Amino acid sequence: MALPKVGSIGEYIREQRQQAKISLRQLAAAAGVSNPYLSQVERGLRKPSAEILNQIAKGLRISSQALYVQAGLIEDREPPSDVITAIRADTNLSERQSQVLIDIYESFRKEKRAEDEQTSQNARPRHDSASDDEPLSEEFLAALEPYAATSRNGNVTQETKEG
Amino acid sequence: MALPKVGSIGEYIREQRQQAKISLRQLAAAAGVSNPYLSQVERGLRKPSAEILNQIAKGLRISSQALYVQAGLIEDREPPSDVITAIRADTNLSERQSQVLIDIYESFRKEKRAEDEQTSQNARPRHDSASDDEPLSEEFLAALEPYAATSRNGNVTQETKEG
DNA sequence: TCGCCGCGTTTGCAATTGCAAGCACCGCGG
DNA sequence: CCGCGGTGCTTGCAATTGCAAACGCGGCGA
Repeated sequence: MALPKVGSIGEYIREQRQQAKISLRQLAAAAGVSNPYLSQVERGLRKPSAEILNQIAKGLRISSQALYVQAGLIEDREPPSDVITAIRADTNLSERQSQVLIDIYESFRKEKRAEDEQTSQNARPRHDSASDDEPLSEEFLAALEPYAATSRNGNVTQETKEG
Repeated sequence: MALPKVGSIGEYIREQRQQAKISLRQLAAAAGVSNPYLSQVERGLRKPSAEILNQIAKGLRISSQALYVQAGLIEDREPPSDVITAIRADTNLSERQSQVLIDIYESFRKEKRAEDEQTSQNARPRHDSASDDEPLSEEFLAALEPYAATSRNGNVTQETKEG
């Protein structure tokens, strides 16, 4: 409870790295850190400094904030309704669009919470994303794909299940 | 190259501390770090780690992010949209959920933009790529409804505009 | 005049970061 | 067969963090 997130951050990094399909050395080079150190960080043997964390975030092309939060370094009250506030404040969205977006957001939060509770009960060592409880149907996500592929760097490599 | 910021962060901390009218030792105690170390940090002689920075931020009652930005640990490159920022920063969402939500948001913005252009009879030349032209179809939105309508008649409705 | 307390700072020192070098393993081509 | 390049991991070691102890300075009460 006392924020043993130090290990968590490593797992998170490794997760993101593998999801990006790059090797440990590649990420190390991209982040400007040494390979062995990154290895130790990913396994929770070392607690990377803020600079290193920032470099890694850049190398992973993910938000630095996300990484800091994972590391428990930004855990200051993060209002979940921040997203809702931002959506409501966005004049680039119509009323209906805002409502839909908020609904989706809240739906996602419910799903995530359910997943977390389940994982906390059933400690699954590694097997993930195989058939994880898909609260959103496949067709829903499939329908999203063509629209979703707008702002990807090109490293989409989403597991295209051909089965 | 990354050094000048180190001094900057120290000055910033000292500034904030003096503005809060608390002594170095008080802040050190509140932040849970030693007084001499804080002294060195404020004068740029030491480069505090992320943890210490976070502690100091707490002790100062200021945003951790502001401090990280000052330290050059979070690039100022503010994402194009506050909504996207909020989504990315929300740890209550999985990576995939965040990405999906962002994609939907961007699609909505495209849609809205298209509508706006239509209302304005000013025929400005633009690409006629039909595929990209239609951001989200009506059927897509319809498919969204059942998932989105989780808390439709909740208490989310806000009409209290503060001006 | 003392003594005491607060301020910020300086000084060694244990603990840690982060790295260069090297290890073990594996797939592939000579 | 052995080498070559790829993966991640282990091992010392310099550099750094962060702290406890102590210092100089100034104000205040006895």
